[in-house]
Amino acid sequence: MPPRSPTSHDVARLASVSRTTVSYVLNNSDSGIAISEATRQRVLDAARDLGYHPNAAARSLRRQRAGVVGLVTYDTSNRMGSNAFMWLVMDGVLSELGPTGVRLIVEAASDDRPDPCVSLVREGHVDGLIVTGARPENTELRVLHAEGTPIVLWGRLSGSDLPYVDIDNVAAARTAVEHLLDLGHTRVGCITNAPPLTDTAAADRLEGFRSALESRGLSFEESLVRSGHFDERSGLSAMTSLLERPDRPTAVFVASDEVALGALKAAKIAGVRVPDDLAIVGFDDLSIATFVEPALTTVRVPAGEIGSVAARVLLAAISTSTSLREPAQVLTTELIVRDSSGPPQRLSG
Amino acid sequence: MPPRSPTSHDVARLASVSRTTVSYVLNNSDSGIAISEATRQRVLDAARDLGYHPNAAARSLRRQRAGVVGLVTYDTSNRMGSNAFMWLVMDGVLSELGPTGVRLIVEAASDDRPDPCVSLVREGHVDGLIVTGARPENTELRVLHAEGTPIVLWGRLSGSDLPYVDIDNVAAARTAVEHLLDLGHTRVGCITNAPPLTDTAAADRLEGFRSALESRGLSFEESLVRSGHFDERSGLSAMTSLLERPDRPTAVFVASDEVALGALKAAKIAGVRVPDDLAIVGFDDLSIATFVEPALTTVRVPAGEIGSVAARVLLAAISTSTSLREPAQVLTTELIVRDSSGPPQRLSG
DNA sequence: TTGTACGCGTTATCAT
DNA sequence: ATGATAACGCGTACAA
Repeated sequence: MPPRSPTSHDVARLASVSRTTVSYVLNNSDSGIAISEATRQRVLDAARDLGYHPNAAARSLRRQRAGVVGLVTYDTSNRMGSNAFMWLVMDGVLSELGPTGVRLIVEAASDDRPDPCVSLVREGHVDGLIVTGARPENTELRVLHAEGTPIVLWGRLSGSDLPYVDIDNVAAARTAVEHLLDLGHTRVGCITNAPPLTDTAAADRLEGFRSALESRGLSFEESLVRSGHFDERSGLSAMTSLLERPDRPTAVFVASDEVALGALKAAKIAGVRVPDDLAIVGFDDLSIATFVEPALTTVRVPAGEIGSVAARVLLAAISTSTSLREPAQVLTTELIVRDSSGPPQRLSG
Repeated sequence: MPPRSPTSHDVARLASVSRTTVSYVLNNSDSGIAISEATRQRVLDAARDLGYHPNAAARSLRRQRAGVVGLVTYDTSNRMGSNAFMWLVMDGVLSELGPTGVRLIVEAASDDRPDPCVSLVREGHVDGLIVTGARPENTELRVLHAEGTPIVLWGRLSGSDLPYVDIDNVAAARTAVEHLLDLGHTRVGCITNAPPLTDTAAADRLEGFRSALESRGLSFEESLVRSGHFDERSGLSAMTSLLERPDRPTAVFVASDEVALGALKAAKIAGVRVPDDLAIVGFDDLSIATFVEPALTTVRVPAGEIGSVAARVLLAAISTSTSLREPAQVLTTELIVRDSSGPPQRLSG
């Protein structure tokens, strides 16, 4: 029923030239050969009239290049859907890819399926990968990279030399916690964004928390630490648990805005006022941080930029085709002080 | 450097059979032919040993099928990043696609680039499309569909017969507003999720608002309507503007949770208590709706299901290859009453 | 300046 | 039950 898409052959016939000429004209081949302006125009017109679009599969087969990159996430424990941040990153990737015409295949790894990175690359579906949520046990990534596949990680992968785009989680967390300490807090709790044992960023943020305390001569107390799981609900229960302690903290560093919103809710439920009775600092600066009450003090992470930088690095690696050891790209963060953090209320004295 | 991926030819050689046999074995060809179990196993072993993955481009060229579908959004005015809902839909799409092995190319239309739907389809990059944010002026969609390209819309496209997955926006909005009217409100405002003139869903929700009022004998007042733009900020300014009215509403229907959060903030800033002085009902039931204070009464929209149903319908259309006029899929919504809506405060008398 | 011919890796048809 | 062969559509070295 659909009258079969026109091929370069059809264009050639209509323009009364050979397929070679069509190809040269359409690809602007600068390879020494010259095409008369007249034929050039005839070819262009014919292509336009026929609505010709070169077939992607054929072109990719011939060129040995797909013109597609993959965005793969290994974050499957938590549903992707809950991760607002990921979306912003993808937005950045798309905005960088758009002008180049390179397409984006998005895939989520799953335990009951073959590793998408492997199949995407081995099948020649993509020319390179942007990978998030990679963990040390994803050894295939190293193999692919060693073979020359361009790969860029979002977030560091400890013990690998894969190129990555990231922020300095330790420093950012330290700055956030120092802000609390500067306000005069001495009992500061921490709710991670994820269990630190499974997530590099979570581990680093916890390390920043610890480091800030110790730089001020305060001791790190395990009992003031809880694990969040990327969502509000986990923040609610973690904060509730912290508030139940007799010597509860006067401030808490929550390593994710989404988790922090749950913490905020827990405080409301417990009748604990923020920031008077409890100071809260989040992490990410999602747009909602501005709009909750009180507005959330948080660490701004350039989500979109992470995506666009990752895409830029990847495209460069693909086009130079040299497995050029791109140095890590560490983007800057910024503490945004809003209303959820203030000095501790002096109850005694 | 990378030692060139093994081809079916390599597998054939290693297994001492022809490429034909390899193909039969690997594709489980049930086409009448039988392969001796011995050779079958030899082929399988060879493929495994070589780490053979069939080349996607070659397969697609030969099969005239890409094994890829596209997810295209025309929502470019507002950055995709702000649309948390879209992410949930994509999650649903991916979860449906995953087990089938069909890949997903994600793209956003842009004014300064050729329509992604056209190029994706014409280049044979995808076998079908899931499209969001389609507007009547995207006439190419109709052309593609008429030619037999499987297409599923998320959201209705007025004046077209394209298959779509949607909710009943009119009815859902009507239910939400009736909830406010049932509580005793008589002056009810409305903040749309987007300018209704450009967005079918926004227009429908506004229509539901109007319809609810009129069914109770209340008049629709243009002056109590504001337009949101998908984000919190627009909700803040819209609500502020409504609150400045001398005869301000005692309740407001906000056709998007994100916009509603801005409205909530505006109320806080203005010193207007929710729900005592102002009842608010949102739309979407994003996870954050539970965690703001007060928790937001809203309309639950099955975001993930929208995605998975769209994918399912699309896959069916692709595999039956009949341009089978799939009837529209209308998913159900549900009003979730939380704390942001209550009866009006009787100030006078 | 243009046309001819081959190959990219697969799958499907047809003999054997 | 298996193997040779053509074709999918394009890009390019080479010949004219």
